[in-house]
Amino acid sequence: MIGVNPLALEQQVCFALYSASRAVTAAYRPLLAPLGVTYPQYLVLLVLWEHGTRSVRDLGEALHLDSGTLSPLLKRLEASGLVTRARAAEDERQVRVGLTDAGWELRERAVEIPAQLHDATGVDDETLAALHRACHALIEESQR
Amino acid sequence: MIGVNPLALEQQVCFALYSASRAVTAAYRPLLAPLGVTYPQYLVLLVLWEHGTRSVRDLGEALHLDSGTLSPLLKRLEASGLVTRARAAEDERQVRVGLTDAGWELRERAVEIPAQLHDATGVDDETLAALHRACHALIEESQR
DNA sequence: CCTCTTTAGGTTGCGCACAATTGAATCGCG
DNA sequence: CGCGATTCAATTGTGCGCAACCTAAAGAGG
Repeated sequence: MIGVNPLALEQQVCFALYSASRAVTAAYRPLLAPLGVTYPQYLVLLVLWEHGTRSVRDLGEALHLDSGTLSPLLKRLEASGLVTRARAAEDERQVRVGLTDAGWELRERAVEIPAQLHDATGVDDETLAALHRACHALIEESQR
Repeated sequence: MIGVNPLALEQQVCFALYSASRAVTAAYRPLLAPLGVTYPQYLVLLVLWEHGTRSVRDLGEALHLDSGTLSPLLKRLEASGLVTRARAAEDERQVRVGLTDAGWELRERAVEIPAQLHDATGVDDETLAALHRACHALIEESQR
């Protein structure tokens, strides 16, 4: 096709991805607000609920985040009374992040969230599966 | 399936979307750094290159961003010498954002970026098209 | 044992996102 | 025309992301 603008906003996949990601985070916001956590904080809790106590490094690998992001975020989660932070005795470089009782209890309330969001977005499963696959393909490629 | 964890991180589409979006922004960073702009600033330039002078409101609608994000961003673009900002004479509530000569000239260098990124990510066109469609479906739904 | 290197986490600084508020300009309706 | 409602942009405050830098602890090699 002659005359196609390679810089046209709406045909940029990057922009669709950026907008969709923000839209989904925005959809989570009202569901997470009653729990008193933000979306990135919720992601940290997902890791801890699934795997138990983890080092800051482990969290960073799971979420693709560095200590510059995680350190202050974890301090806020600690201030909220949801997690504990303590230097590991075996290796004092590491900080072990674990859930408090309140952190574990919050899981009960969070269990409903994925289904609520699924209903709220109203996108069919086939499209979501395609989205999931495509995102993973991009993430895989970016890690090389 | 019995025993599936609804909160398992890796099966959350939201997390895949969040990670992929950050990965793509990271892929843009080294390409945009020589132009002296960030990824959100690049998006603003895409709108201006495509449609010419626009109000802050127009930019916000195109990019799904509000003035709290755009005002300081546009000031930085102005400080970089890429755009001008001026109150509209017809309606002094509006601020018209336009490109400077340097802003227009930057487009010449930006034209190559989409192709460079496409090559760098190495994801096939079919997957990208599916991603684009799925993201738009999500964005559509979120606007209701 | 002693240095050199690596690893882990924290801090600082900057630039988004976004909610909430403000102030000015314009509009709409009586 | 007058005036309350609406629109537009800016500002403030909070919380990410991320680069750059720093410190302390652990490992590796002689």
